[in-house]
Amino acid sequence: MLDIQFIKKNLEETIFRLKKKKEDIEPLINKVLNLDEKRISFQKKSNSIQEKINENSKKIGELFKSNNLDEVENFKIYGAKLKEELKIISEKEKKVKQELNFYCINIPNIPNSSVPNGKSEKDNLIEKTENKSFLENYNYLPHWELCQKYNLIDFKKGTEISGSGFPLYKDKGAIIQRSLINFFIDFNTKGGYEEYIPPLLVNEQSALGTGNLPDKDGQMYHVEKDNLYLIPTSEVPLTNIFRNEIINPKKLPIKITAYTPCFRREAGSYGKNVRGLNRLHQFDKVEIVQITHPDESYKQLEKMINHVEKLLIELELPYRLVKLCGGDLSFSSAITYDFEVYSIAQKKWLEVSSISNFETFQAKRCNIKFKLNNEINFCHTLNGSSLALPRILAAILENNQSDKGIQLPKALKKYTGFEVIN
RNA sequence: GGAGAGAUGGCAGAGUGGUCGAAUGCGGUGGUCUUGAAAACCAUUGUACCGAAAGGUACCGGGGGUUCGAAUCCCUCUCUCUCCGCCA
Repeated sequence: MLDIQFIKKNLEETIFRLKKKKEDIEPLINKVLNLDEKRISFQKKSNSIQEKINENSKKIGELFKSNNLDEVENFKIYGAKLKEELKIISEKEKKVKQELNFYCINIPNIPNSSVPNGKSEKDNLIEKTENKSFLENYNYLPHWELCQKYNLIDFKKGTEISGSGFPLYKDKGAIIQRSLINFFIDFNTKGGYEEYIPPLLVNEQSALGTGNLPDKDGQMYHVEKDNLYLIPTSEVPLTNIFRNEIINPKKLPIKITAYTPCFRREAGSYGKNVRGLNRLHQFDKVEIVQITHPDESYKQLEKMINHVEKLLIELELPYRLVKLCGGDLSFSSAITYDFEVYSIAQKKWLEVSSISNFETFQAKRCNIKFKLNNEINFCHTLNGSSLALPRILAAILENNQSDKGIQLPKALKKYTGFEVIN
């Protein structure tokens, strides 16, 4: 959520930068400013009426004490009149506030000034590429074939049990999955992130807080009977841990991590993009989240990027770092960097991590603040995948295959107990 | 799922119709004392909105109602606790 004070003070700048993300933003902003003016004028009116009512009631109390019952009646009549007035005004005020809130929660976050212009992922900036060499004439199999060949994942059974996009991991496939989770979590906790196991279903308030609602309504699984949402990422419960808190600045930055399954409806996806592990309705992810002082957030963002990069290096995967352009940025994000790994059989870069600074956007929606010298300000929130499992697994399988089987990265051996799949 | 009890400031806990944004204790912050610390003592200590400021308004789980006036009475929702039932 953007605050209106800020928009008013920096109107041109706000519109200019928001246009990077959403070109037709101006009518929405104007609507909000307009409603806010109305809100203020109604509030002033209702406040002054309320003041009169309070005074009047006090007088009646005094009159009762001095037993001046005749006069009481007059004041009562006056009070009733005021109350009528107040009722009309405060009803209008309430309506305006509701409308204002509706429009406010639909304004996306302002992109950081360094975010490149652009409409889609084609316009993203490739910041860095770490390639690896592969055999020229080797027939690399895609991971879905490898999964079948080595009995790692049964996609068909998963479809029978639930539907497409719900893989059934088994045998070494299941062990590798569990190993990757532990490897990631251990790496994160060694990096100073405290581990959590959060709820997998969240209420509406939580989804609203991180900005998944109203924007991503329809992408989340919604349990209507209980009005709960299956988390699309652990970012939602993790960030909401601090909802409505005024944090002691000594505790900042707060660094936390969690493994959770993630659930996404992925409505409208089809074709080769959803083949195998590329896009799933249920997948595993380890997430890192930070709550920081506003002055620290960009420094911490750098650290998070380095942290995730080290994981990819340990996994010996070819990767690149991409800075998202305005048009590709998510609703809540001010700046986002993606890590992608190369998958040799598909000849594609696959997104495996998305690291974002939300600045105060989520903090305002969640009401996460800190208090320093009697001044209260909003924190910054950040998060990143470290890492999303399925595409990592796909790349590991595809890139390390040979006639002798699949050679796993050394870093995993301690977790799996084996280093070759054959 | 059934029966009952409850929800007050960071925490604990008073307050049952007016002067209550709310006693008291603990905690926090600042100070006095001390070489330093502890103890003791003194002061201070909620949030949001409007306003240049003075100040005003709202908030005692959420929403609604009664009343000139509600933390206090009524309705309703949510949550918590206790007992019973069911259950990994």
